[in-house]
Amino acid sequence: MLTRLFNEQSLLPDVHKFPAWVEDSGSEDSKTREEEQDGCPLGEEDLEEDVKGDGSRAQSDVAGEEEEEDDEMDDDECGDDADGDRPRKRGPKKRKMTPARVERSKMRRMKANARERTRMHDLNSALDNLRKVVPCYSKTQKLSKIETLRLAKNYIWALSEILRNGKRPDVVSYVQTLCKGLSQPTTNLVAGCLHLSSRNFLTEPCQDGGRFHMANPSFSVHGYPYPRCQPPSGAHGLQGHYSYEGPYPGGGSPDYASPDYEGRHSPPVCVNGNFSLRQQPASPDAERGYGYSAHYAGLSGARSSAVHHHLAYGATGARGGGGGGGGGAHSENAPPFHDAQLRHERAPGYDELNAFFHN
DNA sequence: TAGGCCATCTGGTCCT
DNA sequence: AGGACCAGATGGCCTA
Repeated sequence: MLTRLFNEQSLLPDVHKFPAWVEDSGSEDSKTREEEQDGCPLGEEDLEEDVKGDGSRAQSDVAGEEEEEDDEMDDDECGDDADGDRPRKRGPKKRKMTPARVERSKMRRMKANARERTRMHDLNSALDNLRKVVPCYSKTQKLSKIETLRLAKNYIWALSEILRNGKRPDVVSYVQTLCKGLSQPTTNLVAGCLHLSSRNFLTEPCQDGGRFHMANPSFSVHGYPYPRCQPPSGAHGLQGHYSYEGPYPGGGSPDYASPDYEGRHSPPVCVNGNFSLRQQPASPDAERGYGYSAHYAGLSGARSSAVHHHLAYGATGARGGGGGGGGGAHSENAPPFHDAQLRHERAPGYDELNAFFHN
């Protein structure tokens, strides 16, 4: 049924082949049209309308009855509807589309387009900022928009649960929470970031009353996995052991006080037994790939196996802090989401969470 | 090559 | 009237 509907829709006229100011889609849509779609178009746009538009409009124009604009328009709006008993449309009379009006209409449309572009760019900038504060940020393998939102939602939920329960969940349940509803590729990505095979939490029915058992008893959870890492190459594979005993970037580590630490974009729940707090640019490629403040020295290539787990909250970049948003290769046009914000204007619960992981 | 993702254009609607 | 927001349509790019 739906397929049929879609198929039928695909047969509809391609309204986008014509600029907005020359098109007049079906009669149903015309009820609130602005004056540029009035019933007495002039100039070349009229020809376009005739070419594309509904038959009644074309007939009306061809008949050369444009001057009786209002009456004609009302009739036209009825389209093929044969009943002429419909009450006339009220409201301001529609005016002719003089060339000047057409020009104005074009300008309005262009301005609206520009605004819409800006709006979408801002939205994308916000999404980029969101990507940086959810687990598994990778500049080279960006999460899609929808996956970013899903992961963010899961992440918020997971953190809320931590705060609510006041105890540290196991890694697998954390990952399971993070990956709820995510696509398989994103799940693999998250798993890779956590050095955890997606199989461990996707295929094992380890849920028990809302809690998850450790899928792998060899986990050593001394911290909490907050990944800010590039998924290791072959991330889908499960590496031998999982020791989440890494330092907690949220505080305490002397490295964070060092000038090299440029701040992070991510929340503090970061654990990884292997990562380094100091920036360790592993290769020029990696440098290129992460050309802004908080990033991973992790590698994108297969050669990264030895170092791909290393987190680097280092200062690459010259864009200290400000790079949150538009650092390096990024061309975000919105004001950057400053690291300072993340460091000093932490979300509610940050300190509790921080203290929690340091107890 | 199909499908996913994305940017852009566009018209409609609501609000100020 | 104009701007913000939204959703549909479309075409380009990328990847499996």
